[in-house]
Amino acid sequence: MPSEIKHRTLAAVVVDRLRQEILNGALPSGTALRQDALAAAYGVSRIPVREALFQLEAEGLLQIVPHKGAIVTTLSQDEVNDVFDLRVMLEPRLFRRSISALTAQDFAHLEQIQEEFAQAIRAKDLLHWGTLNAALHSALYARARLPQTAVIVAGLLQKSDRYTRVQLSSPAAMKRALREHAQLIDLCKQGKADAACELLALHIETVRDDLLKLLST
Amino acid sequence: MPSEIKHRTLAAVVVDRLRQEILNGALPSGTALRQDALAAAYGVSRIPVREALFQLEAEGLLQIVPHKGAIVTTLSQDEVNDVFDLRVMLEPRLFRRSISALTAQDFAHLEQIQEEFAQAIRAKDLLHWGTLNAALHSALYARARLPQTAVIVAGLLQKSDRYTRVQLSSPAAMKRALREHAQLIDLCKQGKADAACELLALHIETVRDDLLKLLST
DNA sequence: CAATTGTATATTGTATAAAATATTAAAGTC
DNA sequence: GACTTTAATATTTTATACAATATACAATTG
Repeated sequence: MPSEIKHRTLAAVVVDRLRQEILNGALPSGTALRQDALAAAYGVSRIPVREALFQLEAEGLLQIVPHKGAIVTTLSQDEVNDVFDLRVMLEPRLFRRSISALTAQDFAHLEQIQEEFAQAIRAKDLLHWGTLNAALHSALYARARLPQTAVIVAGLLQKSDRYTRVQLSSPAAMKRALREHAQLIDLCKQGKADAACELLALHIETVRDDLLKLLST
Repeated sequence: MPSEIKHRTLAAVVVDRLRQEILNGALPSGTALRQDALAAAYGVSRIPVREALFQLEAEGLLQIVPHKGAIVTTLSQDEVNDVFDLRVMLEPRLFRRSISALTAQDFAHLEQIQEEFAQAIRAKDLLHWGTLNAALHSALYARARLPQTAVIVAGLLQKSDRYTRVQLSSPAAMKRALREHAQLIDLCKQGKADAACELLALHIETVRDDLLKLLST
């Protein structure tokens, strides 16, 4: 098969680049985005920029006020709590429906993500930590066949990523996550669904507690 | 106070009108939307139409394929199940956090919606049933202070609306919903949070079962 | 001097037109 | 006759240009 030719639209490219910059923290909360500046920066006209802004607003990363402009949304502590509570409720549900249907190929994919995860830790590459974390969680739920829940959880993972990337980047936390992910995969392979779901809930709560500890200080 | 002057943008107007037509069933699942046709129909250029399409895609009402076009999404039975399961999980959580903080003003608002609800039934106005239903549920959760959950549930209510409006419009079901809503409000006023949440879960499951019964035949 | 109104500037919103891409149908080749 | 290739058409995507709106600040009025 020939290598996948990416013939994406400019608006989609701008969406990805802008999202990356927001998640990175390159565009911190509260930043005002001006359309012509973005257009000049990306070398496109304002039309694809506008369409990108609308999509990112729907993702919750921006707030657009008509005739005023777009600003990067701010993150409140209440929202952190809410996001993680939702994850604790929804992710085990996805996981349980997915576990029994995971294939050898799925496990290979999971191992591959784990490998990248370990490399990122060794290289102290904080930037990709959240992306890999979200990818691994999503891969665990790949066979759940709950499309609505999957979309919602993907959004929650992205939001979590944004919180953790800003506040939490300790190597200890990353290593613990790596270890717990490995345990989750092992329990999957052994078919121990109950134990796996329980550990998953605990895993999410652990990250939340770390984060809240940092936010409160 | 002077009457609120709505100075909304054309894109926002198109979003509302298109959403209305999709929820109504005027644009049934699978319909292909062409930009110039929509622009002509609404008397605007294609730019605000495009921006509206992007927003509606984010709401899950459309699927946009680059360079091909937008089509109204189709509703699978799996998705119905998923949406209602999510509602059963999330709405009681919102409700519980909201109940104790509901004000007299909130109750007045609820009664007003109930009144409109009853009028819609008498007038056999099926078109507004779903909107009123969503409005009443949202009003029950007005004081929950869980912003992320609130956004998600609002989306789920809209999706439910879309399913029920197409399939389910029996006067009997509408009257039962009216009665159960009244019971929910009563239990709120009496401060019986546990009983209210239990009834809410049952209420949602009842609607789901009615819907699934119709879909399976 | 305080408050308000008017004007200039910057920014967003929309229309029109040009470029890129996909679809369709016809023509040619094996 | 079945399959590619190629031109014609339709539709989407993007750029440019114009209109509408908001913001900042000066001018005016009481």
